[in-house]
Amino acid sequence: MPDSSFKEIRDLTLFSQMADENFSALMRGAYVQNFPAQIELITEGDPSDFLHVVLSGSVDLVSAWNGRETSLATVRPISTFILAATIKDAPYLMSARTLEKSRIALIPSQDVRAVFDIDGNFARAVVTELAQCYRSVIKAQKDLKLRTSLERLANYLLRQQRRTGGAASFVLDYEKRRLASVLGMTAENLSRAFKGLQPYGLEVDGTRITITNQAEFERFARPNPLIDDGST
Amino acid sequence: MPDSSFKEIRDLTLFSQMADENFSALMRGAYVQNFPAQIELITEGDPSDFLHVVLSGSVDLVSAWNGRETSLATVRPISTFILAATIKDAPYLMSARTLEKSRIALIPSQDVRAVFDIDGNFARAVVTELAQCYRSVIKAQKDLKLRTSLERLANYLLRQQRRTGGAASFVLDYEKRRLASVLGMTAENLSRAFKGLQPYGLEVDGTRITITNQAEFERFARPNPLIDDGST
DNA sequence: TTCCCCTGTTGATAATTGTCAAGACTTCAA
DNA sequence: TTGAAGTCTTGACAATTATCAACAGGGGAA
Repeated sequence: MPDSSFKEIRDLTLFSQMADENFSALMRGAYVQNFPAQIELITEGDPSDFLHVVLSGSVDLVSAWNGRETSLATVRPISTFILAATIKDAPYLMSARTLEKSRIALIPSQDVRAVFDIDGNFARAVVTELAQCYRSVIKAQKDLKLRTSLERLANYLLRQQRRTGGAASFVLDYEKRRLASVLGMTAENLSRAFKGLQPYGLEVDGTRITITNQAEFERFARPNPLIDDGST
Repeated sequence: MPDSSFKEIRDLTLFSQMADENFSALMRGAYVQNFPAQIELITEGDPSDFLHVVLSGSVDLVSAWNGRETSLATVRPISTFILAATIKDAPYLMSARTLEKSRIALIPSQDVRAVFDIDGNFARAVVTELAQCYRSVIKAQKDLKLRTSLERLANYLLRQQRRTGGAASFVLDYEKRRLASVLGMTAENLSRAFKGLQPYGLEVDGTRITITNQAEFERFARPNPLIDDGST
């Protein structure tokens, strides 16, 4: 594995506190690979052989049932995915698919579990990461169960606005079709939802979004830190 | 704290592998309390002062937004709840309310975090527990996003059937109004959903459920281990 | 350029789900 | 027993969301 990737991974909070020798042990069996867009990296139901780290590009986590498919999360650099499956040595619950050309590090799951058993710092870092993931999914669950699709879209836009710096005008980082899937609605419905938000101070031009009336828009969306704050 | 409660907690996988002295340290600040039904034990948004352990009775985890409320999980003995908030020292994402008269142990969160930092076995047990919780929520998310309310109910009934031993006839352990909330639908809709499942081999008499045509019912429900299996 | 493919949009319609109001049926206590 | 409060069910209706079909517009490739 090239040194640069090594360092990027080492700097992740998940790996930054562990002993040097244990990190080396992890990296010994790991390798980095470049994947083109639209490649299925893992398939739900398969045994979890590797912990994945997205170094560049982006990866969509999706699940399918009975002919339907939904997008559950998008992983962007630099972060890991399917940590829980790796730790539990259980099958993947989601499939992972590159959205664009991506550089991915693969760390053998059995090495992760072995180091996890002997390195307390690593174990604690894993806990922090998992607790974070758990709380994120709980928030997503609340978003889905407590809000209509219009409200979900409005709050998503406010979150995206904050992520991109807070300006009134910003750009979506999703293809609309995938955004619809993330928000739990159809593409057609998303298109109508964008229109439905215009009376509350929203302008849409392709992927460029402008909130023309922030106060009015927030009055409709009613963002809530216990659902919409990414950090806690 | 009475010895019996002490032992019940010690036997939880979360606490069973930790050092005696650390467990004692945890228990020193802990106490057990009896609560009547319908008492709000914690409120979402509050700081997480205690890790809770349900020793008897049952507790509903709910969340509210904009005048709506939804039930996210039910905790039954013997298990803990709001572990993630305790570990992260972050606000509760859900409120907890007793469903019936319940005996609850409260362990100060700061003690949990302190022991977590010095006891590797405990840290690893926490990881296992959190990974389990995380995967459960992911499954719930898939259930919600990929299935209609009729399908969710059908698969819930199959899960409940398995939990209660697998007989064709079994009893619901939820009040129907709460079941509706858990399944993400209204009580009225649940009532109609029960009727809608009758053509597929279901009989309902109050809280007693009978699956009269298991094959046909499963053909409709299409249960999937990656959504419906509780263990993995 | 022209064609093709893809994304996104729109309209018409259907299916699903929620809301409101009313009534049936328990349960429990006076 | 009676009444009161609760859950559950039902019907009528409205809102939300999905489905299907069609079409506009924007790249790319030949």
